[in-house]
Amino acid sequence: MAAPTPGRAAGTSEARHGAGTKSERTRERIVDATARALNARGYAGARLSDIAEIAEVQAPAIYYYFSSRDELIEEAVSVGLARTMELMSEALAQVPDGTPPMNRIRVAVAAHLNTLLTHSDHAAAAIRTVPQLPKEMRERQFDAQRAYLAIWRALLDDARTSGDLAQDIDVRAALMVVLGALNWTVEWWDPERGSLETVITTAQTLIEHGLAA
Amino acid sequence: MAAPTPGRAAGTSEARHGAGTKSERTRERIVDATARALNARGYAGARLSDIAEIAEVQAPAIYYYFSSRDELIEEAVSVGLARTMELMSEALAQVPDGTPPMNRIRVAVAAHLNTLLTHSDHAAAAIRTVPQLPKEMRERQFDAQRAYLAIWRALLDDARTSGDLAQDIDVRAALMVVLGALNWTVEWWDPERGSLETVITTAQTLIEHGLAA
Amino acid sequence: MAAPTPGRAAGTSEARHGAGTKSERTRERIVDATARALNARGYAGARLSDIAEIAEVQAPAIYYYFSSRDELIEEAVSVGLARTMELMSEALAQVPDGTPPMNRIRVAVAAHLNTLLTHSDHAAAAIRTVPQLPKEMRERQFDAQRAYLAIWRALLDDARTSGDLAQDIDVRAALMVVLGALNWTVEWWDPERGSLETVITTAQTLIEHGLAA
Amino acid sequence: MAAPTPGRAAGTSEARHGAGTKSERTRERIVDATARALNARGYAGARLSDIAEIAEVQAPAIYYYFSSRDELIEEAVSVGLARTMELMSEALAQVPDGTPPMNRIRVAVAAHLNTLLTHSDHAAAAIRTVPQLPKEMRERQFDAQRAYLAIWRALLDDARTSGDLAQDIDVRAALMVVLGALNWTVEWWDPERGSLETVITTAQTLIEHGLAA
DNA sequence: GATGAATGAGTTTTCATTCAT
DNA sequence: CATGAATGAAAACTCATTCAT
Repeated sequence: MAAPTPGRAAGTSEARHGAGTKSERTRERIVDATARALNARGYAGARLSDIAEIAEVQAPAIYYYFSSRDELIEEAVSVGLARTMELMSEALAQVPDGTPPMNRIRVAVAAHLNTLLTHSDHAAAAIRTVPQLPKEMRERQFDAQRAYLAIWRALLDDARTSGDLAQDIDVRAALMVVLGALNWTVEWWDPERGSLETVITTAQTLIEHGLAA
Repeated sequence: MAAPTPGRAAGTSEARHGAGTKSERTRERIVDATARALNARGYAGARLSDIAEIAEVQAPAIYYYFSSRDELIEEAVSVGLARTMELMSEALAQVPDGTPPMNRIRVAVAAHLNTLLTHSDHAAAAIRTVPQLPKEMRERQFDAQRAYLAIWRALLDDARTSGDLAQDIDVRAALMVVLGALNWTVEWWDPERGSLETVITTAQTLIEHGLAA
Repeated sequence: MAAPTPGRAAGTSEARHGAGTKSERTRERIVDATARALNARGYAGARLSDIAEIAEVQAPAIYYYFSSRDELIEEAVSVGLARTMELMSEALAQVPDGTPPMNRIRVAVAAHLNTLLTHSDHAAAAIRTVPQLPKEMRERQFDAQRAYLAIWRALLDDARTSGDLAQDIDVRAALMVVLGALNWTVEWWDPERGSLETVITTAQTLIEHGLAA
Repeated sequence: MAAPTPGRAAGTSEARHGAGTKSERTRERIVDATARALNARGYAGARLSDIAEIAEVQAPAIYYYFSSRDELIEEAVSVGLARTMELMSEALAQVPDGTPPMNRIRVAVAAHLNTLLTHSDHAAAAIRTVPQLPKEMRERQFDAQRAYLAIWRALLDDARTSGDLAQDIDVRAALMVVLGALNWTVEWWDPERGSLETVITTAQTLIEHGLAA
């Protein structure tokens, strides 16, 4: 009765590379397809038949792994949030101790944009879809979102403490403005019209100068 | 069969104030309701029955004014883009000649945020919905979008010409980053948790410093 | 949102004869068709497409009147119970005061069989379907059932009081045995193989002699 | 492809006591589970997944023993009819020669109720499900039913011949009324609200007096 | 013997749309 | 102008059944 595949490691690197049993790989294809469909059409527009087609299964096969469309979508979103968090943590973990706050923010900007624009549909799906989700579902993702925001918040708070942040800036508002600048890139960035490098550098420059004292 | 009121002045101030015949007012209620529904549920999720309920009409009544759901949605989006453009033009027209480019950009930031966050659901609906629209429809809104982008582009180009813009910044990318920061406010700004003033000031500061040489 | 047709007189004689607006008549056709389908295939087997076909509408039309299959089925069952009750009450009301209990029981037997076998599919549907209904639905019909049983119970109690009922009989068990004898007729009686008269007379004789002191 | 265990002794005492290989016992669990499911939900409502769950196997395992759902259901029904017949025969066989017809009828009443209410879900399933079966399947069970009816018919005919049966009673109708009274007990008898003894005695009294001259 | 995985054929349900009034 | 009534197309979901292992 319950969904199978107990030990699937959602969001781990291994899972991402198609390891595991055939069943795990099918399940993963379905979740990936869901992220793609959410990106293309949003919460209400992502049809099971679209998802099935992308995942190369028949639509009812989805019900072998998930008990409803909403459960599937929630999983895709939740994996996306987890992956975003994970990649950000990895990126920040590699920054040497003692790195000044503004430099760490530059790293975070690059990590966020990398995740969003190249590493996975999941991250983009999660970020863009969350606002459209039914209330109950959205609330269930709240903690994950808050945890991610907390990382950013800590970065800005450090900058403020060290005096690198302009005094007259409201940290909360600034944070949302910065994340907006980054998140919106999904809507317009086209790899064929400009390099990812350019986007990242531009964003880093704008944000660093924008925040600086 | 065809829509009856060809000469309605979409987006003009008069229409906005509920003037005109009963028919015109009903039509307007429907378009407003559509914008609300698009904001709440996105393109695919905005049902005619939702729209009808918000507009306080029966769903088939919509067909008296529009020949299909898509036509209605396109109108709502198009009104939103027009209104955004209109308010921006008005705001910039009031800026005295000779105002330095960066100050004009501050005015534009305030105008954009005002439109988006308080003046109408239409602007928000337009901006958030466009990326979800079916390709053909989206393309039909292209010119309006481009015209709006051109205004912003001119502001940045002026700043570059006058040397107020940092040399190492890619204007196109910077513009999209800036607009992203502004547009994303719709997703998070809650009038009860922070004043519009704070949002506007924060955005202005960040953007001005971010862009400045 | 709610089901329409506020004033439909469920189960009244007028409604049965197709009076009322077109809408009322369609609604009634659907309920009638549901009773027929329930008789033919039981709760789980009665498909909306069957019902629609019998009612001569398209299946989605059903949703104009009922918000789900279960709601429709519950209405059909509930109408059936109401009609059974109604016809029984009418029959007993016509019995002159002072009629001995056993004679009143004969009248009840005839009324029950008439309702079940000729007057309406609803009564048969209700009686046969109730045991198959999902628990919640069944419980909601409990009161109606109990009220009907109470009528019978009163008849038997009168017989006991007047000394017409055999002393060694358990009233509750006897009642159920009697009703079983009557209800089961639906499963076997074929108008072409024996007259309704015969069934009624046989049942009356058996029951009267069976119960008598 | 075909069912594997041709020579299983359906309905024999040995089979009932779980003798035989593991395979035979699994098969039996499945048939028992089917009877239970048929009782609970009727022909259309008894899902293979329900049956599998009750039998504690996975649904596809059923196909090792039966080639289709219908074949399984038919077997369960047919076992039920056979068991009913068997128990009735045994009961009547034990009645001494020369026992008066009415007494033999009392024995039959007790045997029928015993089978139905305590000895097996199969008998109840068979009796209640037969009317819901698809026509072809029902017809295939016809002979078994007729054979059982014939036993009862003979009992009543004997009573008529010996003059113990009321003259004005139609034997066919009376038989069906009697069986209805008995069969319907399944729908209402609750071991916690009244003893089986009471049901049997009440039924015997009613039926004997009801039929008697 | 039995199961995990999957599918095809249907089922209920939703929704934009039509149309007579 | 507007609505009550209805429908066609497509959506989510269910379920018996298959099949490789």
